[in-house]
Amino acid sequence: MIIIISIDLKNPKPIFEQVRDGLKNLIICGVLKTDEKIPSVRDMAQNLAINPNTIQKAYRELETEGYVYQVTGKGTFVASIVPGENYEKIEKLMKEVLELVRELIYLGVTKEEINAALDRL
Amino acid sequence: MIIIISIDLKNPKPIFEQVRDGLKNLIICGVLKTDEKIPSVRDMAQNLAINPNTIQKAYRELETEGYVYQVTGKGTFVASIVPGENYEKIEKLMKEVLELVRELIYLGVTKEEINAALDRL
DNA sequence: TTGGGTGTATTATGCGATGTAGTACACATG
DNA sequence: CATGTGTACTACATCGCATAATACACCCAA
Repeated sequence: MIIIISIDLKNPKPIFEQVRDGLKNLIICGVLKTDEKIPSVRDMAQNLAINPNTIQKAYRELETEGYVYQVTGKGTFVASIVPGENYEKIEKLMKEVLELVRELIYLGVTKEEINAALDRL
Repeated sequence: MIIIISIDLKNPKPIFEQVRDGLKNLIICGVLKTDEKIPSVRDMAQNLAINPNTIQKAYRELETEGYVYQVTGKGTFVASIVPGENYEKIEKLMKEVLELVRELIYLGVTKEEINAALDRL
């Protein structure tokens, strides 16, 4: 299984963050499912033409955030969500959302337009 | 007028971004109003115990984003919003919001809870 | 048992962004 | 003219990012 993630070397966003967030999105959107194996550090590095250490850093952060788990000798797999285990993360994300929404409102966007966009998810 | 912004030197977020976002929030929340003068680069630098160049960088970005305007010899002032002039910025912000909301939903938060939080704004 | 694939760790190096420091210039205002 | 403003530039130190190379421990199938 080859996973394709778009990496933009001109993007000021660090590569390991692009890899991390790219995989996170695939997990969130359901493309990658619980306990599914994702490419090894070396395979992913070769496919993206990136240093293995950089991939390793991305994987490590995903593990710290609870999105994957790594097993020495076997590989890296998608983790399952543990309900009620993410209060801090949820609080942090909610805070970010509210800050962005405040800015949108300042720019003239109405709450109704924002709600409509959310419903379309 | 002295403006207080919390700066955390241990925060990995660059100082100039903390200053930029701190001022942006004050503008968005209405604490600072259109055409109001904000402290000079040197004053702000002295108040926060930060190098003037760093403050200058924050002010410059705020000007680029359209939140303030700078007049040589006079000072820096809060800009007025130009309706219909911010489509790109709105699109970008909306995209970020949707991505965060998708992650919240993945973590088990319901749309209803998110909508409720937005209404409280 | 052995070899290849896995995660993990370490050291070294180059590069760019960040932040500081100092200096200088042009403009506005009293 | 003196002061305060934004602006510009150079120089320097530090840190994070990314690469490169190497090594070790583990799992599993041949």
